[in-house]
Amino acid sequence: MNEKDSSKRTRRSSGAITLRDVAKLAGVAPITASRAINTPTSVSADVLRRVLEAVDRTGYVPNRMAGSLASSKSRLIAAVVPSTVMSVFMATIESLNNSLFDQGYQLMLGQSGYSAEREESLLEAIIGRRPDGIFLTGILPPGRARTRLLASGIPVVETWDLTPTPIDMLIGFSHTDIGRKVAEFLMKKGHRRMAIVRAEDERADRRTLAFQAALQQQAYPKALEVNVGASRSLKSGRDALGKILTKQPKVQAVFCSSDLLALGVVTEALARGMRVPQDLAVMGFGDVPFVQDMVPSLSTVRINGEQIGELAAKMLIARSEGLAVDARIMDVGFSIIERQST
Amino acid sequence: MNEKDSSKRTRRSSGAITLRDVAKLAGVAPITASRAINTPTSVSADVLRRVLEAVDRTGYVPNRMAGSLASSKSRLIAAVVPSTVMSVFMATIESLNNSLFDQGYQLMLGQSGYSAEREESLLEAIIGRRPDGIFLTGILPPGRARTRLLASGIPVVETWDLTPTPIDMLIGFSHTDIGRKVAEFLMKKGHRRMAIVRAEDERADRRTLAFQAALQQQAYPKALEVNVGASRSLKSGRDALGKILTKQPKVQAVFCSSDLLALGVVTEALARGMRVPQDLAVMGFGDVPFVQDMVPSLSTVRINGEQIGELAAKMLIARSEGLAVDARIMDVGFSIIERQST
DNA sequence: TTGAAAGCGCTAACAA
DNA sequence: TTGTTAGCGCTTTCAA
Repeated sequence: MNEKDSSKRTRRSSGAITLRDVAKLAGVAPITASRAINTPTSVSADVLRRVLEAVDRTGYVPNRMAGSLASSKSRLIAAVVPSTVMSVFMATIESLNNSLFDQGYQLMLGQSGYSAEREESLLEAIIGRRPDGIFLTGILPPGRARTRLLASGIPVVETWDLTPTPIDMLIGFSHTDIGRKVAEFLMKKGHRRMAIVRAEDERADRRTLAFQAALQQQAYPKALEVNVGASRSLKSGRDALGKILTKQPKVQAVFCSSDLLALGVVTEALARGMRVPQDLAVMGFGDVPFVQDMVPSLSTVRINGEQIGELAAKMLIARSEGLAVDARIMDVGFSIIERQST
Repeated sequence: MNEKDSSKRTRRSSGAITLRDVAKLAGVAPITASRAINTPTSVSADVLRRVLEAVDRTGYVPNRMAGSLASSKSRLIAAVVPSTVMSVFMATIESLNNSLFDQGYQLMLGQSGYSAEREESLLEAIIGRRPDGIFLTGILPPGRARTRLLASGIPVVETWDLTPTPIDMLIGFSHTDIGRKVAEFLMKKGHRRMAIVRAEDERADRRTLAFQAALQQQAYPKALEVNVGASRSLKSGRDALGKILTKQPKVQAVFCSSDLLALGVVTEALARGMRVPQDLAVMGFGDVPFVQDMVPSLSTVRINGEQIGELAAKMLIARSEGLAVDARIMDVGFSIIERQST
């Protein structure tokens, strides 16, 4: 009756080898073949051998979508980054991906492009895939996407920032602390007239605010701010220093919101015959691997992105498997790396 | 009978809102709700309104896994890159991802880590997800993975290289041509004693071979080769120049297999008091965005990675939707960008 | 334009 | 240890 004689009936099979085919070849029921493949210890040695042989002969690759649908477990983790090119987040994504892969999970990557609107539709698309976990760079502001995410019940980890009210889990550090510590560091170094070169970014806002507050507290002059908008390029850093020097030729130190911008500031300073750090101290953010080997090597704020990725993988997987997670909020801190540029 | 009274029967629903719920709320059959959502023109205005309202009230997000299983269309494209951090491929991935997203497709990202073994298991995992297309950086050598891929019938595009025998589609350029052209370029610039700094990579092999062959053809001395292995860092470039200068203090030009290595060579040269390009000409590969704004700006080989990503998206989507693809093999070429470092 | 039935390929639940 | 049955949530097929 329910036979697969396919003589006349319209079949809509995709044509690929299925578990059924493997089971038939091995002379067992589909569920037995499934067990042989997924929990080899739960079947007899003989069955195991026959099934594996059938798998081998047919080149069977299990359809994970079907499996996921049946088990409500996708073994898929989605990650959202603003950008992937020359982005400080990629070290985190790489370590996240590595950790996930080792545990049999796959990564789905979405780019929000620093746009809230796009992030929303991206998150809808992501939720539709029913991933077992979602990794977010930054903190998702209240809005439709956040509500949807909350409603979806999918484990979420927000990263690279701190807030008392995360959606779910959180691994980050304090941008306010960074702004203050960098200001204190530069003041201790003897600089008075400072400037800030920053991209348009809410986290950079907070670093800047804290930086200014720390200066004000010590009655230092306010730092000159240059906002380069969305263009986080080396060129923007060069141009920014140009602007700064026009308004404040005696500037002594510049804090940049990314290493690339800092590299631009250093480049422009050297090109104008200034000495770094004697005439101008420059501080970056991110500690992109190569800045430590440049001349002058760049002082910067180091974030342990790899650690964030690893922890995120661990927490998301644990949560998706129903295990308890030690701490929902983790502060991984940061370090100020002093090199030649200051 | 088949009612959803769930009084006693064990349900294994994931608990999320389903199409059924929406349909019930809108007073239509599930299939009608499906049509309202996916092909709005195929239902009456009244039904459309009721369904959309129900979607809105429930916060329904369609389960794409179920949809994919039923329709054999996943709207998922998988991409494999060796690495994501400071990688020249990311511009391609970013443009691929953007193009895909605009067409309603999602990107799954895998890292092969320059390891053939890992690439194999990665590809198995990818095939299991039944993506509508697969994007590979580089050409997949014959082996299990290639066989599996071929058998899967999934549209595949190999990139960043050329071969007469791609698995399926191909978008790339000739590494042999690059090696030769760069050699010719440097010879024309009047350099005789050359060196090559390169990572362990089959494509770099071919560029190197062609480079040497071009020198030999003009009876130039063989270029000194330094292989930095897997470490593609700026530091490796610095160290490499150190080695070169020990063996050949009079070297005049260095061709590097990546911009980062080239940056290292430039850095080391300047640190040693050499002038670039007067004492040493340096050529990179990749044209990472920021090298054009450094001092000295870096001469390099430019690949239009964005174009590769865009074309790949177009070709994969076309193929997965059963459309014809204009050309299976596309050579996007390259350009030699002359800047200050030569 | 709408719906009933069947099934995509797999696994959970229960039974033998 | 193995199998039967009934879904997972959606879309295709066919019929009204």
